Amino acid sequence: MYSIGDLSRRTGVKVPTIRYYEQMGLLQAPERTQGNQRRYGKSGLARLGFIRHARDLGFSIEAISALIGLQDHPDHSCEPATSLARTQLEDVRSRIRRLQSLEVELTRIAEGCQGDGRSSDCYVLDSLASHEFCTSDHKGGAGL
Amino acid sequence: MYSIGDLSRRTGVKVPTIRYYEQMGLLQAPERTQGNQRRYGKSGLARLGFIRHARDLGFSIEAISALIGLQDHPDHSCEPATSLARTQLEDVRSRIRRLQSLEVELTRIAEGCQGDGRSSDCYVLDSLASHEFCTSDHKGGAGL
DNA sequence: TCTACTCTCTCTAGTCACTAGAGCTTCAAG
DNA sequence: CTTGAAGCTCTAGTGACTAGAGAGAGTAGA
Repeated sequence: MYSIGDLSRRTGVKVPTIRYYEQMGLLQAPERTQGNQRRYGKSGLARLGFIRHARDLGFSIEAISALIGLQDHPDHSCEPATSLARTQLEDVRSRIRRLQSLEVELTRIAEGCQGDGRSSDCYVLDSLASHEFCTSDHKGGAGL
Repeated sequence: MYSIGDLSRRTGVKVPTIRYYEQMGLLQAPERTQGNQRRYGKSGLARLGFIRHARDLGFSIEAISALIGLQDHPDHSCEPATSLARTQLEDVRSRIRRLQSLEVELTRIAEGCQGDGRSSDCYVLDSLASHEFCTSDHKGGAGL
């Protein structure tokens, strides 16, 4: 039996975050001691490991909920799981593309000025004030 | 003179977001009509364009505040602006690296299963349940 | 001038995935 | 039996918005 702190040390997930996952329904409410403290078994540890890994891969809590639902009904097709993974992959790829275009512009901006002038003619500030020098289109909000 | 809606259409920033920027101190409170509606001049439009561009580039509200402070004191060195841009660039580059390692793993996961099995032996779910098959280390939370 | 309609106002609350803190109780080692 | 770490619940805060309610203001056409 593991305490919440044991689980935290073994998975690297912080204690309040574990409680939060329970509240969100990702983690089943475990047994309690007489003094009302949580006690987890192997399956709690495994599930938290699953959640941790999926979060590291950028899956949302909602998506993880869906994946857990699939685990709990192993008689169903796993097509939805694969589909979630593909969606996630597409998302990651589009973030990479957007970030790479930001990288290009930021490099141009950061290297344009050596930081030795006055800010009245600073290249960084000028570049931010106008979009016209941008070589690529990086618009669309930086929800990266 | 522009209404808040005019500003919104010209910059692509939503109306409530403009009010939010004002509340956060990024945008000076503009004149008002007798009926208490905001009316902006050219400088308000320009500043909002600056904010928009910087946000697109991933600068935080706090960083933008600092940049605006520099614009308003053009007699100071622009070194801090360059330094902010470099920090931002470093951040973008590290996000790209992390996302690329996620991409590798997600590709492996998404292609491992054709989605035609039962979820009891789904490769996606197995992969998420364990970290042992990962070729790279993508730990550290997906604050991407 | 009246009407109709869109725009704008303030205010509160919700989003996501946590994180921090207060104030209390329980557990385990010595 | 004492002490100190670890646990409990609850509330509120983070960042950068977004949504909605309910009211007032501005404007184009009749």
